[in-house]
Amino acid sequence: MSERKKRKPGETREKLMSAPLTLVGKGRHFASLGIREVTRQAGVVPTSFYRHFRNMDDLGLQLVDELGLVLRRMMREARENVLQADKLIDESVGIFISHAQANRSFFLFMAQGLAGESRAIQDGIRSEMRYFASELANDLRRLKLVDHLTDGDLEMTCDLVVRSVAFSLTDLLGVSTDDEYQVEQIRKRTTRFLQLIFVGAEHWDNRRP
Amino acid sequence: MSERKKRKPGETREKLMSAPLTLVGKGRHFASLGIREVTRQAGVVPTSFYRHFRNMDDLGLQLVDELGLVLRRMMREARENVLQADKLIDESVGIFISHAQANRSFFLFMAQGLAGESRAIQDGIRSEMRYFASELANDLRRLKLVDHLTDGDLEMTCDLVVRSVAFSLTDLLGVSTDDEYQVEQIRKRTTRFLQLIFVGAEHWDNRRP
DNA sequence: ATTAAATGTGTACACTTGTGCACATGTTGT
DNA sequence: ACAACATGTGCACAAGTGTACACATTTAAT
Repeated sequence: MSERKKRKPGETREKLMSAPLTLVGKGRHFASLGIREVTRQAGVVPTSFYRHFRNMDDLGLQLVDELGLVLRRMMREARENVLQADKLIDESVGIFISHAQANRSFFLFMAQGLAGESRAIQDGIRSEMRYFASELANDLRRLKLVDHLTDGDLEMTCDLVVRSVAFSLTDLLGVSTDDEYQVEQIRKRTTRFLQLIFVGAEHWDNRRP
Repeated sequence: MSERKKRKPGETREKLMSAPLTLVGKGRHFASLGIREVTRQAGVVPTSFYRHFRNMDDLGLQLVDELGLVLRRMMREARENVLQADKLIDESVGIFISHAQANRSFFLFMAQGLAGESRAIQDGIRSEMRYFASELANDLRRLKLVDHLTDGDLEMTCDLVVRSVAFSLTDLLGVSTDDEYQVEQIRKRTTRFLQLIFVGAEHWDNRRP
């Protein structure tokens, strides 16, 4: 009687993970999604959901983990492509923008989760951002670009950088991917933000006698 | 038969406006609120909702307008209290934090709306932030604190300032109001962010030959 | 090959949801 | 005072929701 479709092991799980991303990509908010809606989008019967997740928050948390992977890929690519120090900002912003566009739904989920309804997801994303910032600090140290800053001040600077970029992200996600003019505007503005911050960092220790 | 409670004119409307704020303050996300839930919280029958709003987005938009008032009050207080230029940042951050705590739900709504589900609300909040940034630019000009910056560069700087503060907001809303230690940490960090940005602004024109 | 666990399906049920309609009650303008 | 309007109430209904249960099928372990 039951016509069970053949699936690879873990396939349903994958579908259930990407279904919310698809819906978020279509303009929905993660907090407003229900189990039924997600399973419908995944082409799976509602009860299947409970085989893999306890509730929507649980699914969200696992999405945050995947988000971590996406961010790490982005960092790696940035490290490989930044050859001269003077192009560092331009290159990095470019890479960031292309990743944000390639993984639009993922970053939408991230932006939503930052002020989302589940505290656990919020903390997860925040923690990913902190990790990102501290990796950035390591890289800058390694490249000998910021000798004159305290560890604490360097962390602080990188934190500000990451936050600024994250905010630009929400600008970027608001415009259509192929609206090249707008995207270019955002790219320029983000670049200038970072330049401003780094100019501040260069002259920072003057202020702390 | 119908036992209509006596209300002041506009009272139901007020209740319907503050009900979502109350719920948001309790940890819910605006995008996940329904008409019935809101009317229940407001102590009003569901159909009453339609006498004042077309749907939840409509209500949200009107909340954004009120948010504008809150922000303006905050700006005014900041203008009145910032006496010496060297205390400008400290004072402003302090005022910002106390307002954020006094209107917690409002600012939660704002943080949620930035990546919310209604594009109109998103744009509304974004527009409030731009206005705030440009007012800040005016003030800085008037106080003769930034003679050496282009209008465009000053706007950019203020934009970055507002964004950084807005991001700190989400930190602040994540901790309990009476966790004085955490609040103090956030205050210090935000202050340092702004100091860093302004140091950058001071030395900015060096970069643009 | 047999068993146990993991995974998928279908049905069921008690609730909640948005919203249309008719009516009651208040408020305002003439 | 009366009419026109604004606002609040109760009821109804179809649709959607989360989740429990029993059962079927696949996969893994013995």
